[in-house]
Amino acid sequence: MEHTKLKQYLELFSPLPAEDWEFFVSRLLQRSFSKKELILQAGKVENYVSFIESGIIRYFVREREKEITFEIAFENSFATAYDSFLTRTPVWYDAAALTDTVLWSISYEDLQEMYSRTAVGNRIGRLAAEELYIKKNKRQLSLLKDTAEQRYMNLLTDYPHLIQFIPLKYLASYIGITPQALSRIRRRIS
Amino acid sequence: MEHTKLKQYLELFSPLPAEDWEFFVSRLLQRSFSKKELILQAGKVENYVSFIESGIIRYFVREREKEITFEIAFENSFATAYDSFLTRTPVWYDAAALTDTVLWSISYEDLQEMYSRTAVGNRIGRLAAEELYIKKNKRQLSLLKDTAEQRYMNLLTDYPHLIQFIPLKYLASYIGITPQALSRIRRRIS
DNA sequence: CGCCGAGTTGAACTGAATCAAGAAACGTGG
DNA sequence: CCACGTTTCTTGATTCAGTTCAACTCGGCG
Repeated sequence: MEHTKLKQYLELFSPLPAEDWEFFVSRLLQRSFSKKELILQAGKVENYVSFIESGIIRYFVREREKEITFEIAFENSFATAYDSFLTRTPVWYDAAALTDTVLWSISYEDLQEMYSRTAVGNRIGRLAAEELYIKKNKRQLSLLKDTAEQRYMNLLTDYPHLIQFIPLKYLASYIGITPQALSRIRRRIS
Repeated sequence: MEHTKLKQYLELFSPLPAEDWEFFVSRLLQRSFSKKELILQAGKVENYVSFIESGIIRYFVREREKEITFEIAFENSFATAYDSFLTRTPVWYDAAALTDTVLWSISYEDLQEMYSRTAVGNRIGRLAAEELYIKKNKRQLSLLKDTAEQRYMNLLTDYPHLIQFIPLKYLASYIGITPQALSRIRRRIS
């Protein structure tokens, strides 16, 4: 089937009973987005938790004429506006595909049903929460204790090939500096 | 009973079936810490999700001679080293009571049992995750888009009375600056 | 009473922002 | 497939917020 990557990813954490997995798969929705396409718009409510089969997603706020990219999700990981998804309230930021992107998504309603019906549902929810939380935690600490240059180096080592596809200006705002500053950092370290 | 605050807090989100609540309460552990006491040490595994009945907790890393306070949890909210709790791996930071503190804690094992036995268990876990994640998300964005002065103002409006009990040096590292810089900001805005 | 940690203030320095202008890369239509 | 316009990246000059180092004040506590 086409869910190989997702299954492999989940099985890193624990075995999946065939029955639960079948049920889970039956609720999965494949969603494709082309480069630059909006995946979620400010004002809407996030209705999915998604696994990124391929592609890269950027989350950003529009702030006085500027965009701040506060999160970048890469393939082989979960992606969702989790705060909105959980609280069922509108997001105040946008999400867009940085490259052509394919997602496996499960809707809020279906996930609720998964929770009540199967053990694997709870597992998925928990794993998504865990991954997203841990990622945020690390990043927040990095913002507090690392310099911009260190943060850039972290990106280089964490996602060596992937960041090639990401325009410098997005990386810059992701690590909390201006494109000019990142350009200078690049020159300095090469 | 003594769980009034916790019950009220949880009921903000949804009603609690009496039976589930009884079971939940039976697994609750009250833990008290005096000012400055360590609640969790680097190298240990977090074994609890806790509700802060009263008090303030500070999470901090020791980084080349310095302490960076990266999280502050106030009363009437959840507190846990959630990344460690979830992954069962040691923390690389410390947690300490900023004031005398009383917690209602549930252990990892008991929470797992709650998950399998009651609906309210899943709810607790989910709510804790939600609250913690949303808090991190907000804060991360604030670190990216606000100035140090704005971040301090946010603290003032969010926790007007509580931050009085927190020494300036901890607040400073929480908003990502030195105590000297915060001291100057204070003078400027008063 | 004297000490010690916490907060304040000053002066010099530094990393990054801002403003500005030119170069390179990109994609869209002819 | 090239030409043009737009966006992205680079580089320079100036400014500014915050750091660092250092000295001094204040308040509580042994």
